[in-house]
Amino acid sequence: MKSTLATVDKPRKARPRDSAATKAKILECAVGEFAERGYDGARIERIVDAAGVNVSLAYQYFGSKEQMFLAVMEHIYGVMRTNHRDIEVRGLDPVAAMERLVRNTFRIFVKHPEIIGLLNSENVHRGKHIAKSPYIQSLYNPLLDTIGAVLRSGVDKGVFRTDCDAQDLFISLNGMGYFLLSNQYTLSVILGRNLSNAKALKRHEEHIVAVVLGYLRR
Amino acid sequence: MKSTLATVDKPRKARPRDSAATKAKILECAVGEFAERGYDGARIERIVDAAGVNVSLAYQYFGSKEQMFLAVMEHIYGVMRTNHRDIEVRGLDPVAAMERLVRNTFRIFVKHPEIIGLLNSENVHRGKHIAKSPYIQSLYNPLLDTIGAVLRSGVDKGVFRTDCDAQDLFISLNGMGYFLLSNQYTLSVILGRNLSNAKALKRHEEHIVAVVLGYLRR
Amino acid sequence: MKSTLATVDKPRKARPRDSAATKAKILECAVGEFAERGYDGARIERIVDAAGVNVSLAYQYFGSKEQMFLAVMEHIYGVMRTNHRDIEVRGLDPVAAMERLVRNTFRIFVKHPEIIGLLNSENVHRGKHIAKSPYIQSLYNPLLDTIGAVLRSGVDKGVFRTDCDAQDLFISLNGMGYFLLSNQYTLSVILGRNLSNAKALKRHEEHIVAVVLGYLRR
Amino acid sequence: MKSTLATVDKPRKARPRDSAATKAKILECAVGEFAERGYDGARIERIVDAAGVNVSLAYQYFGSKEQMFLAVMEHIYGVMRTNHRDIEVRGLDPVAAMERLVRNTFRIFVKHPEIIGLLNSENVHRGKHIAKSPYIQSLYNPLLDTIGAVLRSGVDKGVFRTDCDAQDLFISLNGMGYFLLSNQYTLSVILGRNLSNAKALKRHEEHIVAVVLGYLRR
DNA sequence: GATGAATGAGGTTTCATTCAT
DNA sequence: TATGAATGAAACCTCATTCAT
Repeated sequence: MKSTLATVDKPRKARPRDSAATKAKILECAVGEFAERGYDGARIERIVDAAGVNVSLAYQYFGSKEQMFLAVMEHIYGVMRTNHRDIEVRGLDPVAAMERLVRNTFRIFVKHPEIIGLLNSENVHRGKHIAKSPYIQSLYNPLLDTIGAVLRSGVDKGVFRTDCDAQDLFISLNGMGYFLLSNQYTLSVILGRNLSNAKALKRHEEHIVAVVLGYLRR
Repeated sequence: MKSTLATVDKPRKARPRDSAATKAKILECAVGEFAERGYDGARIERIVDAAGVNVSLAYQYFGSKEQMFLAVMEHIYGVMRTNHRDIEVRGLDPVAAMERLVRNTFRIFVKHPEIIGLLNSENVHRGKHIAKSPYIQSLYNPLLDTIGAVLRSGVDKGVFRTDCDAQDLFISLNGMGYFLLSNQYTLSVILGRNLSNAKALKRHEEHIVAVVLGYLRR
Repeated sequence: MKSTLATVDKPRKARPRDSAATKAKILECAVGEFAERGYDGARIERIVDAAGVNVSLAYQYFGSKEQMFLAVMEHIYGVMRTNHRDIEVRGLDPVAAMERLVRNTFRIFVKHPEIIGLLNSENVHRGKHIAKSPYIQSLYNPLLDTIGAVLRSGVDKGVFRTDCDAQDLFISLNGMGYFLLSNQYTLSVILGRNLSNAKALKRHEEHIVAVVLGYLRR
Repeated sequence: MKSTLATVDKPRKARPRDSAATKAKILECAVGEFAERGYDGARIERIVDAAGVNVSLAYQYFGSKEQMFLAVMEHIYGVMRTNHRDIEVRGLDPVAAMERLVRNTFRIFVKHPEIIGLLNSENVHRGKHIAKSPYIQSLYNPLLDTIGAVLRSGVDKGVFRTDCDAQDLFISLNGMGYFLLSNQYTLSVILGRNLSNAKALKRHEEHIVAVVLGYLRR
């Protein structure tokens, strides 16, 4: 596992005393651990080992496992928000805009698989952790706006059906993509094939696009 | 302290010594606990307390927490299978058949919310528990057949588009319903409204139906 | 410390599965540890090691360190109460009664040195633990009654001064005895002599008797 | 993140770099913390936070928690010594002298409640800390001299009993006062009334005076 | 079939202390 | 003189599991 190229003894404690960087490193490892194992399955020790720091330091920075998880959730909500905001559909006709929107929404899950694990875990806990985060509570999801704008534009131009609500579509859209990734292990058993390879992901993306555009067309 | 006079075994509790019933009771409580808290969050003690039996008895019957969870998963897969098999669409035209299929698929999740929690937990664990169950591995999901049959029938009658794959639709269909329920807590925060009341569920069911039928129509 | 007479290997786990006895044994060891080191200095591990049981068992029985301490306090308050109730002065003339009362009060501290350590610790914590014990709150101290009765009797017979309050005397009486024992280590340094040997204790007992009787005489 | 423009050291805090004052401030806060919580309950972090300095600085000055506690004990012994020396009874007749002595002894505890907490804690630890202080070991308590002098004077003038030893009286005298204050929390529960208000303290002072003078009178 | 007693491994957290600047 | 970053040992507590009846 360790680099096999090292020819000299690099001192292990090379990490500079940069608290911001150290904290970021811990957070990064925490994201991975919590996403992979869920809140209850996550182990502080694994996080700090991965980050190459002492347990106590993590507690100094985050206070408790729960607060660390909260920091992780806030981080990932920030990531989602940023990614959702960066979905750029200006200048595209409604159909092309919706297609891009659908693809990008799905790709965010593919690119940030941590999101799946973290949201999963948080929902198992009935949202009790994010309920403690005013920050998360206050976040407004830019994707909702984008969906709404594209829908209106399509309706205005007479290419989309008129009875589609943005929030409903938001749920369906995300649901179709999320489900494949979040349930890939149980789905694999049912469908008898691997769903996490690039080909399967590509196929599903095309499918979601077809469903959404097929549904919206007049 | 102990009575030295007892010459006959007075039954202390009303529960009859019916091993099958006792085991079923434990399983039932285990389903609830594992579904509510996930594998790691579940506590054997809570299960046996709820079942009104001794810890050791649970171990006698199930061997270990992991095996108990497996029993729970096998049980819930059975429930799903039965419910999926009971979706009756014979005698309906393709559109009506698909509508019923979509509604029933969603309603199974609503009626058996344990399914959500259990699948969620199992996917957090990357399917490692069900991987140990030949029984689950061997189950063929009747819903896939139903979807395939309805799709073919609709294509044959010229009312459905011809490029829709049954497995893809299976995923989308389930995904749209599952997501609302599995992620209701995080969604509530994003959308700013409660999603678990009857009205919201009804609304979502209509939406899914519209999406699927809108997508499939020629 | 261990019996030096044992010639055969007695199995260590000879303790019978008698939960009451085990719990009592743990409590006994807890009394010693908390008395010797105070609440903060006490270590659960030392207690269970001394009791020859597993840590978990102690937690099963007592729930937490704090609740264990509470059990210890309730126990020692019971001991005090019993001992105070057993001070028998009926049939004695007031002076003899007061003398016995004074001696016995002091001797309880000598006989149960745990009392000192435990009360000390609890007072360092500003009584926060016993504040949680309705049992302790409800205890009425029989010594107060005895002091009151003897005082009244002495006043009635014209041998005691009339301006002495029972509660005040209760405090002084206990204070003179308690202080020697509770502060023996700091006192030893100041006075340059050991205060915990039998001779010093005897001397102090005589002194307290002299003070009280000297004060009360008309 | 760090300013790269800073060319001069702007003093961030108003605290002057006065090592003696800083050390004194830390000591003062340590006195409070150790007195309030005892050695084991005291937290270095609370001390330095209260003093407004960095942990490391405290370690630079005091070396360790134990040495800091020792410094605190030496400080408080100094306070006691000074206060005891300042009890001025010259020019008073024996009874008046003894009364003043009794009152002042008690008032020192009232005025410096830290003494109680610190002595308490040290006695819980069986004097192990002060045993390491040659300074404390070497202190001679001036109160003992004063008591002895007043006693002799009273005996000489025929107003005091002749069988009272100065050390014994020292213990009783201190004990009656100390006990009320050190055990106020457990006493409050037993007696069912608050003992730390001014009225209760005044009452107890009068009582102690009465006891001592009543005992000593011929 | 059923129970209560007991355990061991491991989890989170705390805290005195040292390192590096 | 003073600070912030980092550590290690040990504390409390939990929980799946086994023992003995």
